[in-house]
Amino acid sequence: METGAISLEDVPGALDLQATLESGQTFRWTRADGETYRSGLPRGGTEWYRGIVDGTPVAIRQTDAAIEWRAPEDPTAGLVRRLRLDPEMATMIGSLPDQEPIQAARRAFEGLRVVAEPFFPTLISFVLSAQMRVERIHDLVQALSRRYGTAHDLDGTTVHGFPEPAALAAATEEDLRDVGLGYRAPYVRETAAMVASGDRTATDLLGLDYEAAREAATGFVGVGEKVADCVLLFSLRYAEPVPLDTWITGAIESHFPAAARDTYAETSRAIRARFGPYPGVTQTYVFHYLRHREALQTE
DNA sequence: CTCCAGGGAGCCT
DNA sequence: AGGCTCCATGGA
Repeated sequence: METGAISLEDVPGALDLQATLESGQTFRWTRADGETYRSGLPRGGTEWYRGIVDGTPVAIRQTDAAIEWRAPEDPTAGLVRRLRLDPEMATMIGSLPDQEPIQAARRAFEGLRVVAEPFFPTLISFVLSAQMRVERIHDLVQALSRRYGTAHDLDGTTVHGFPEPAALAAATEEDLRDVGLGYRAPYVRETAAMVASGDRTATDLLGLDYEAAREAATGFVGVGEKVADCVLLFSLRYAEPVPLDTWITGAIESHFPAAARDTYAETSRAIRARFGPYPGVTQTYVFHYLRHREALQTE
């Protein structure tokens, strides 16, 4: 086991590791205290998070001056990619529109970065997300990983990787329902089979213009426009997607009523025109802020 | 008890 | 294309 640190002096822009890992972009990091998503926002928390980076188990935490890590080998390169510790992300955060509640979100969570997670785990995670609370998506992703993923040891603790496509494709619908997926079980199985067989994969999306990529992504079972936006934003590094979920739809009604339209595609265009040069980053800040604004006010 | 959650598929017009 | 209805499950 090696230990090390990434100095925050080497990270362009601010970093809020907790906000980044607990804002519903990725469901594959688990806080060592077991309270991921569940204890409100103990701001500035420095708990360890366990996850898998490039196939190896990693524990990370943020301190005043660094991201500390424990892993079998140096995970720095993978972390920089996954957590977007690059200067471009700093630029994007610096370009948030000067309007409310966007600036309130920036003030509260500056350092929240939009992640770049691997494609398949993100795809399945957001297929699961339909009509489910953020906390429960995390629980189900962990349950799937424990049952179908590879087990790794990290300091005596078992960390499970997300299942390979073939592993989920081989599961029966009944097995997946037993895990708790409900009506999403066949969606997960069929989409995993498409990826496992190569019938439809990330390479079919990369290189396409944003709207064409979103349309193509809906070819997966259980993936509509909203889930497609999440996958393009949190995995494939598209800057445009503004996933129109219940929270953002509510924000449009109360803060950007002029952007409301009858269809997803038209509302998407209208809100993107108001969310600055990197609409997906704006959306991620607003989503996280709206979900925690009450807790912030009671501090 | 009812209501709702980071929606989507299937079917209807 | 746009509008229903149904879909599991757990927490408030």
